[in-house]
Order: sequence, then C-alpha cells, then structure tokens
Amino acid sequence: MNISQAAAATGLTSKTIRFYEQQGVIPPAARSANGYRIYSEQQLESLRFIKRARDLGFSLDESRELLQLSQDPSRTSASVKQKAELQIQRIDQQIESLQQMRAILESAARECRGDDGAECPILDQLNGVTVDNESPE
Amino acid sequence: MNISQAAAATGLTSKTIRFYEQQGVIPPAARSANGYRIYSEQQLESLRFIKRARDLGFSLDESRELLQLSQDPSRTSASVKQKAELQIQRIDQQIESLQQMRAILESAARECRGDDGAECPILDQLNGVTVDNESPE
DNA sequence: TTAGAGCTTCCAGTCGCTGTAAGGTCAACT
DNA sequence: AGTTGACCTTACAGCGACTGGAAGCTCTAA
Repeated sequence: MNISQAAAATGLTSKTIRFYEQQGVIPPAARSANGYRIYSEQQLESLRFIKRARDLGFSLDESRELLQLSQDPSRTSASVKQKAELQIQRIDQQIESLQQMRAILESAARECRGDDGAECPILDQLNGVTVDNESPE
Repeated sequence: MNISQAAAATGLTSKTIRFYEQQGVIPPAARSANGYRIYSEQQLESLRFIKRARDLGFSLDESRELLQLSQDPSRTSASVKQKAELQIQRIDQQIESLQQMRAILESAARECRGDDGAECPILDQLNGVTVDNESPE
C-alpha cells in the first residue's frame, strides 16, 4: 500500500501524511525497493486516529500525545479525560466568542437597508457609533 | 502622538500597527524629525475601525475593504451588507462545526471514568470504536 | 555620563498545512 | 524501444495574522 492509497483510505492527502511523518506525529514509514513509502493497516489506524483527533479540534501536538497515550497500556483514563475537558472548554470559549460576533453583526445587518444608499448601520458599528436597536415607531 | 500611545489608545500593539501599515491596511504614518511615526486622531479612528472589524472575524483584507467603503461617499449599503451576511454565514458554519465537535467530545468524556484505569471511551472514539451512549441499566 | 526605555528596520518563527520545482519510477500504449 | 502521463521522492516557499528577537538610533531622567 503506497502513500496515495493510504491517503484515500484515511481521508488525508499524501502531502499531509508526509508532513505528519516529518513532524514526528507518526513513525517513518517503511520503504520499498524503489524508495516509495509503504503503509500497513496498523499505520492506517494511526493516521485515522490523528485525523479524528484533528477533526475534534485538538492541535497536532495534542493529537500526537493522544496517539501515544492510546498506544501506552500504562496510561490512565484521567490523563486523557483531562485533555478532552480542556478541549471542551476551548470549544465553549470559541462558541461564545462567535455567538457574540454574530449577535453584533446580525443586529447591525438587520437595521441595514442594503440598497443603493450610503447610510449603513454596519459601518456605523465599525466606526464605534452606537446603533439604535429598536425601531422608534 | 507616537506609536505606543496610538497602541494604548486603540487596543492594538505597536507591532501590529506597524504590520498594518506595512500590509497597506492603513496609509503610512507621518514621521517626526527623529523618524518616529506620529498619529492623528483620524488615524486612530482608522485603527479602531480595523480592530473592530477584526474582532468581528473579518479577514484583514476584508477589514481593509470595509475601511475603504466607510471612507467612500459613493458606497452603497448593499455592498457592505453583503459582506456582513457572508461573515454571518461563516460564523454559523463555524459554530455548527464546533457544536458537533463538542457533542462528540462531551459524550465520550461523560462515559470516561477519569481514574487510574486504562480503559477510556475517549480513546475508543478516536480509534473509531463505536461507543454506546446509553447506560445499559 | 550613563542607564533604561522606546523608537527604527529587518528577518525568523508560529500553526498546519499547501503549492511548486526538479527529478526518479512505473505501467501502458505505440 | 520509446514515449507519454501519472505517480513517487526531496526541498523549499507561501499562506494569514501576527509575534519575537536582534541590532542600532533617540530620548529622558538621574
């Protein structure tokens, strides 16, 4: 199994797999006689693991650490749970921040006529002008 | 008003202000005899505008475009509203994606004992093992 | 005078890839 | 046997939006 097959089997790209190897996220792949990388089913599992961790928002470093934990029989579930809960906290912060942005944008956009005129509550918002939120009548 | 005062007055850092100038987001600042940048109240307004746009998640390019629109009397509110609505859409996608991540993490973490044992539903999840979500009893 | 803080420019590093260039290899077709 | 064209290899540059650091000039206060 060469790198493009491994890519197809994991949902990563060949480039990304090489990058992960170069970063030490996964051990160097074995090589066939022509120098091409070859992948075992076990290595595919590692690659899939990393992809899932990345898809859950863990950094590449954390994903590597989680992979190591997953392969370490002396690990504790506490050590994993701690990382997961930290990640949940970060996600909650991001969601909250995005919801605040959204509320401000939505409120300004709702007041904006979106026509040929120059008047624009969105630009007022960006200019630090306090915008009325209730229609006066 | 020198760059560190401008930084304090806008919530940016001196580094960031120089970076914005170098990127063409704001026009080059005037210089005093010693070569130090000097800032007018008007330039502070531009810097604050950019900061607010960035805080709402617009890219630096979009923030620059919005600043130009805000200074262009022949703009239309439609052109601004379009950018705002695109940004709202992107925010909604990010929130949705984060909520999905959160749900998966939370469900796995809830099942994880977080003790000295090695068994860990979070790692199972990352290994692609389907995790039961209902306690059997 | 001298120390320290602040200003300047320029270049490197962050994160997680992605693109590009230059070259070797392989399978299929002519 | 030659030639495409798709794949593989390495190495380096670039993305976005900064941030950090080095080296040198300037200002202020003791």
